[in-house]
Amino acid sequence: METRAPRQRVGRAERERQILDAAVAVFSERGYQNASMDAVAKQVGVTKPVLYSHFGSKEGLLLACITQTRTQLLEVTSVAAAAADGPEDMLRRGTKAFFDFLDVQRPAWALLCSESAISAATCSALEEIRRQQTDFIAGMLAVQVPDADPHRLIGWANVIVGACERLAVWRGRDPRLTGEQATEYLMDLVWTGLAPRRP
Amino acid sequence: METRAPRQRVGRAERERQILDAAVAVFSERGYQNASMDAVAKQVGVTKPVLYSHFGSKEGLLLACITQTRTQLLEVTSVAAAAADGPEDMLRRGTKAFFDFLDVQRPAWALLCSESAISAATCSALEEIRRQQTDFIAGMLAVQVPDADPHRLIGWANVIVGACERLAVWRGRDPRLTGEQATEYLMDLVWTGLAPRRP
DNA sequence: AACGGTAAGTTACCACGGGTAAGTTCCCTG
DNA sequence: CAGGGAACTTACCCGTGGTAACTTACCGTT
Repeated sequence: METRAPRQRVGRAERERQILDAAVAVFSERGYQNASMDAVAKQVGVTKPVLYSHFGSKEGLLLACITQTRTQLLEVTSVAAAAADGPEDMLRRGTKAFFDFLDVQRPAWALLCSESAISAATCSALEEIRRQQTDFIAGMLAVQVPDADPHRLIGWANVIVGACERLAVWRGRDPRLTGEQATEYLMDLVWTGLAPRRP
Repeated sequence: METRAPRQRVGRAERERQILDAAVAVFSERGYQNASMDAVAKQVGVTKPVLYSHFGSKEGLLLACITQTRTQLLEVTSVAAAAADGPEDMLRRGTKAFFDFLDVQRPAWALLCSESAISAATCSALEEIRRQQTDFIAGMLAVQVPDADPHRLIGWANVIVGACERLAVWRGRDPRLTGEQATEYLMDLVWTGLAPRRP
């Protein structure tokens, strides 16, 4: 009754990272729906129940991928904005950082934008990313237009987040469009539109 | 060997409409993933293979729902824009019509925005909707800013489409936000931002 | 150094739902 | 009154998410 020994025993935290990496790769390549848990497990060099002991369900694994990406996105954009030397530069650098992030984390982004609106829970997780960025941007705008209605600031922030998302998708289809150019198109409308409001 | 007779025999076109209606209802209520084909079939009063003979697959049925909604959306927005008495009014009426459409076709919209990015094919179908609206808007902008770079016009149109989408989702969470107000927030940035470009 | 206890993994299985093959009933036409 | 085809049904297959029960390696304790 010889059972093949486990290939490699490994600490919990490290396994979790391995699984997350494999999941992003497999999900983004084949698409979440077409990717089986067995495929992810195989990529790690492990069997299915291991995944379930760590993430509970296929959707749980997807959620973990999304959450990780969300954290990275906020990190990257806020660092970039912090390095700015003025309000216009802040908006510009933040936007640019967003587009750069997509280049670096392309599979993770593909997963987010194309394949993960699978259930109420995952939709909420995606919305959480947008809400996070919206709040962040609204905060920036509040500094520039201090006497504006807060509700209106959120509205503008939503405009910007939506615009960025769409420009990003467009850029995915047409790689000739650089991040700089996309940023410029956004600034054309948004920054110019904001001009009469600034004190 | 008595087999229960078919409940009701009906022409192909009519069945197709019945199935589409049922699919929008069932998919949007339970969510596409959780909705079984049997559930849709039951709603129509029919068995599963009937659905497959009409739409080929579950995804095919979803695609048909999306396509139908897309057609309706272009119809509604272009009719509204055609009734305008000037460029600003055109942008405003088109935007407003979009938000009104969401109110009328709420289940269809819920299906689009929350539950259908399921595969490459359905994602393409959703993108097709956005491309359609983007082209439409770029055409409008071209009239207003005749000497602008066409590529830039598409960029601006993407900004607008993305902004509308996000504002719509925000409005879904906060029903106090009226369609008029959402439109106004968009106009704040976009129309004002366009001002220095107009001849 | 032997020894339990626990964390890490495995095998083997279930159930549900998408999809299909084959058979049945009804209607319409010649 | 055939008989042919369109509309439907029954009964089934099978892939995949998810789980229960068992095994094995590691580690601190006496």
